[in-house]
Amino acid sequence: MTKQEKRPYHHGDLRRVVLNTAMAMLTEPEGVNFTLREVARRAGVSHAAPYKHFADKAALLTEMALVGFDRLTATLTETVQKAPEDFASKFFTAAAAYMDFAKQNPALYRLMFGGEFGTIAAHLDPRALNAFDFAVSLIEEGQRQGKVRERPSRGQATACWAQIHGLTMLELNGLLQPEKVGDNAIELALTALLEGLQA
Amino acid sequence: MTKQEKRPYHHGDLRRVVLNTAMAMLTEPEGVNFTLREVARRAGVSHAAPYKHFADKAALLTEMALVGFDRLTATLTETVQKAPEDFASKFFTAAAAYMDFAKQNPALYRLMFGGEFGTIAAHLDPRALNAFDFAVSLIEEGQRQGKVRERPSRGQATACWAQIHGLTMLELNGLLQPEKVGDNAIELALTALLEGLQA
DNA sequence: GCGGCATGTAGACGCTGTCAACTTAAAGCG
DNA sequence: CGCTTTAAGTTGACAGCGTCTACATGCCGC
Repeated sequence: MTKQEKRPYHHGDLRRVVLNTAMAMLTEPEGVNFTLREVARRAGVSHAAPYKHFADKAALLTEMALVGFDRLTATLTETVQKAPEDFASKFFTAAAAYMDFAKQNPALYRLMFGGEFGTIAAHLDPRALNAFDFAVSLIEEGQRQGKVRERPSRGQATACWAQIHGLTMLELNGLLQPEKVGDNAIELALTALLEGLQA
Repeated sequence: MTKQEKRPYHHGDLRRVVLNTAMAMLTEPEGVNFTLREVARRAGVSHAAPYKHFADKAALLTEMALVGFDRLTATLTETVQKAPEDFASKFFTAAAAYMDFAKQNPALYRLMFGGEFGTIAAHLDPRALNAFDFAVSLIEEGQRQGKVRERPSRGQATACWAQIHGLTMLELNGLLQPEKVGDNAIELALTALLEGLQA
């Protein structure tokens, strides 16, 4: 019996287990109503055990949102590294990766931006702003290449983020159906913004 | 199967009263936890009475979201009518009105786009798509004036909607603070898109 | 004037988030 | 090495929620 000497307490490291269980529950087909007691049940502990690690439900949700931001930033950074050098390619690649992340974790994405109680607090956390910083540096790189207009980079980055976030939300809510919005709506929308950014 | 809403019945026309009460509750300072029983309490009826008019909580929320879309479309149409004729002015005016609506009814706006249970169904309702149609016709008018590039109007409209919706969401979540995003971020973002749309 | 049916009420059920009191076992101290 | 402190987990309770069923009420068309 190998004991975990790194985790010096009672049963196991419940905090991590609870967090992982909760994250996994979000990945399931939507509609599962997310309940603290169900998390505890699946983690195999009593219904009040999570309270030893999270002040309340909102605290758990906030932490989950932050994990989501970490993952999103990681995915973006990683994906863009493999993209061609020119700005336009990076722009489209990042946008695709972003929307793909949201489509594969819709509940998580909604939690991150949905404005549930604790989530707003999460947005002020540095971990949540890494994704924005990523956009800023992408813009600035484009400016150095002479591909992006010389305007305040954070304003341009805001434009990108808003556009992609908006598209993502509309998509998640099922609004971007071809019969309503035409074919290639996403591509067209991204192109429109891109041309507004370009020098 | 005919609903008789205006005709006098038992107490009053509860459906409307419940709906109004619920809408009013959303306008209050955020944080009020929205509960069916509380709505009934404020409407002065028993806790189960609303079930005679709404199948469940989601149905009420859906109806509320639809009312929100009606109001939003009305506000946009009305505001833009008073704006100068040129496309850019209308674009900025509409954007400002849109964001103003959201800022003055944050909870309602979040309900409309938040993806709560019944809300997704609401998006497929024609009433919810009027706002999009409004954007489309604005774009087409701009194209007729030769101010907007000749591309599929619904794609361009999608770009507008996504951008403004994205900005609105970021704003509501408190992300557009000058120290993070720079000054005039909203204006800069809108300008970037506008230039991508223009011919 | 009467009976049906839409409208509203009362009460119950199982579930939830949260708290307080209790138990357990690892850690720290002499 | 034993004793105490105390963090980690359990149990049981409470109020409040959404929703269902059974019952009461009174407006309608006949």
